[in-house]
Amino acid sequence: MAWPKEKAEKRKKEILENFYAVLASEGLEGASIAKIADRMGVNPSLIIHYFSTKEEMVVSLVDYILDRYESAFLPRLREIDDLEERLETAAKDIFSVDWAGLVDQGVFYACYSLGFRNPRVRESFRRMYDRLREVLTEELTAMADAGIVSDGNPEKLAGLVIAMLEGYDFYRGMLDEGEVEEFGRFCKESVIAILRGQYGGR
Amino acid sequence: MAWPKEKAEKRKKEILENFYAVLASEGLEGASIAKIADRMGVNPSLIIHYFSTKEEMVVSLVDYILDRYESAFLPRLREIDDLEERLETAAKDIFSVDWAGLVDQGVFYACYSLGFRNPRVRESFRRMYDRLREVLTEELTAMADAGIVSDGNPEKLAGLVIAMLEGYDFYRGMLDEGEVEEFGRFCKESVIAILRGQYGGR
Amino acid sequence: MAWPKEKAEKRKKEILENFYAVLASEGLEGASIAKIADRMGVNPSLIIHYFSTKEEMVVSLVDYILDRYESAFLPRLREIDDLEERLETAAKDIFSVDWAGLVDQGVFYACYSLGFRNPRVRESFRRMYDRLREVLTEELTAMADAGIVSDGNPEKLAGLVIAMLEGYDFYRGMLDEGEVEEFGRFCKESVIAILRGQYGGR
Amino acid sequence: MAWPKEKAEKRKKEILENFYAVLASEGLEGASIAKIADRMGVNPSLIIHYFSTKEEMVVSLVDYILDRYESAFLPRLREIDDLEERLETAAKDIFSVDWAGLVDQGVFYACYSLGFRNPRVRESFRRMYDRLREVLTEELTAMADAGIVSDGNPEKLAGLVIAMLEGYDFYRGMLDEGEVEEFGRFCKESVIAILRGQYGGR
DNA sequence: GATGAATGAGTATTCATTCAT
DNA sequence: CATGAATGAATACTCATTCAT
Repeated sequence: MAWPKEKAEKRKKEILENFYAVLASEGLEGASIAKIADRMGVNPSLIIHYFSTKEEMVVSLVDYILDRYESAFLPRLREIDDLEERLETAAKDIFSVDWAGLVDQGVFYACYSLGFRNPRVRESFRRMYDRLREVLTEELTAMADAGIVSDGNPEKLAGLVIAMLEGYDFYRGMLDEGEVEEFGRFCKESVIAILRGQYGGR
Repeated sequence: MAWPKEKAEKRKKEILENFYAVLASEGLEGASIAKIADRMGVNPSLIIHYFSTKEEMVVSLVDYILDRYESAFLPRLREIDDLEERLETAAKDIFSVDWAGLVDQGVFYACYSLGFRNPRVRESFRRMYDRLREVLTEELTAMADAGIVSDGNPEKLAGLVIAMLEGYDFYRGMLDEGEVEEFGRFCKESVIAILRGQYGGR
Repeated sequence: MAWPKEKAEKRKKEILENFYAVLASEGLEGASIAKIADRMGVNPSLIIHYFSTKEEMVVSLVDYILDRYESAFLPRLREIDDLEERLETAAKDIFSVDWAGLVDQGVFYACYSLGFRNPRVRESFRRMYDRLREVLTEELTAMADAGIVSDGNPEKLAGLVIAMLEGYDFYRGMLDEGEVEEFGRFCKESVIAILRGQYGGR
Repeated sequence: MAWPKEKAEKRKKEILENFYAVLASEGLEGASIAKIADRMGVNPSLIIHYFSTKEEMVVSLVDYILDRYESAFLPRLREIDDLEERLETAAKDIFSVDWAGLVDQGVFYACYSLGFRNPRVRESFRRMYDRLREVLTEELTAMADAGIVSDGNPEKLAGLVIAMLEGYDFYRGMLDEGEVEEFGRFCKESVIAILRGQYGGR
């Protein structure tokens, strides 16, 4: 007698993956339970058997996505021992093309926009970004102690990094493919310069 | 008998305004022709009479929104003669709370996310951001000539300003109300520092 | 240009008639918009076009049924000039088999039972029975003035007549077909005896 | 190992009680196995395990209700030795407010209306009313022998009593609360007068 | 005795759209 | 210019029921 809950969890995950795929190709306004079920070769009511409501499913999806987003981000900050090198590498990763590719931008912004009408979704986003900022703050504090970055307000700097990163991610979609890479490099350099306080320390 | 086209244009605008309102409160997935018609106290077929298809209406809405977005932005860049002062003021305006309030964030990101599935919408966004960058580039070139900002690549700097601005706008929504103002100030200062090349000029 | 509202009214009536038929054969729990539409050879959404909600349709149906019920009842009280004869004839009609056949009993009791959960339905029933009692009261007052029936409290007597009539209607369904006629006669005689105060006048 | 059947019977009764409750608040059209299961904090399939079909459960419920109805009625006829007093008391009880409260009126009429489409339900009702009439007939025969009531046809009189009682029960719901008590008294007096043959005996 | 997975038909209602007026 | 009738496909969700465990 194995744990019966495991199977349900697996099914739920399977459903969310298919929901994600439908969402990516049809948007929130086109994603329906029927389409997900179709994609899975399963009866629509089965989906409701697991998430009793579409709203419940959406909220779960957001958490699922933000999990992916976050867990794609965090490891990059820790994997290198040398702090100096870590700063360079992490920044380079963050402002590269592929990293954000982990979550479809259409899906991501659809969910973000949903947060303005759905408090539970909003809360999920807030919590995720709070965690991100917290980790960044710790990191920057350690770097400041090591004299690698400016010892201004690390929390404020963390916020700036996030804003820059999201701004890069956003504006990237408006550029020609050829421009993206260089734009990323420029963003990275600017951020590092700010962190280092090289702009005069004012 | 006056020109009938004028009335039609007015009606169209009226419809778009109501569409925008419905969109803000219900999202793309909840916005329907019927709801717009209801809000206007008008028959749904009237709306189809003007925009023969929902897709047409959506595309028009995006243009309507981007127009507002753009025309809220541009004037701030021009209204002051003294270039030095202009830089400060424009930056302050851009990173203030109220300015982006002109377009509901939920609506804005819903439209942006739509762009990833709808080429016409994407094109509208791209054109708008191209115009923005162009104007910023001109501006920065003039300022560089006047020695106010760094004479690096003004186009690249323009891109960075846009990214920073959108990143600020995005992340703003994740902060506590009390934090926003100071965060905006910090973003502004950072951008100006970068523009001025105060981080070493490299 | 004829009145356009007439057509809608006609359609509504047509829908109610079909609803009634479905209700009679399937009960409240089996009556669905789809079945009505099917019966009419029409699209389900058309029904919602006229009654925007099922609840609305149910309420309308109750009124439609009570109208029939009432208008089958009232004429019988007035059509004869001679009061003495009128009493006899009306009583005979009321306690006969065919009269109540105008409204299917299954439907009638389903609606009545609905009244215990739906205030609007309850109100319709109450108003109908209030009108019935009012008319009966007038009638009995006139007869009392003519010395045909007891001059006790005519309103109370009217209530009793209604209760007797409904009790007959109810219990009729539990009898063998052969018994019904005689049972009706007995009810009629009893009621008349009571009205006449022949039971000792106390 | 005790008798397993006992537990099953208990569960069945528990289910019927919950079904009854759901029925009272949602009507036949709103009562579902899922809702009953929900109310019991139990899996829906458990209910089907006991009553293998919904129809079976409905039929059982009707019997359960009619049992309550009948067993609330019968004792009142027997508990007093003195026949004269028994008549008065029983009649008073029957036409009082509280007695019928044992079975929710909404539920009762819903079931009764169901009888017009479901032969098994109809049969249950008929059998119950046949038993009622039989008992009443016995009673009235005894009373007639004792000279307390008219010695006309006691079976016919029994039918009339039932009709009056159901009519009272039915019409009661259409009266203002304040009127009910007096209306009950009036019904009672009228019935007794008829039974006594005080209206001339004809 | 009881649960949970799964189904497939059915629910009311909404949708965008067409057409006649 | 505007309405109202009508459609047909789609919506999320509920239903009774079966089966395996």
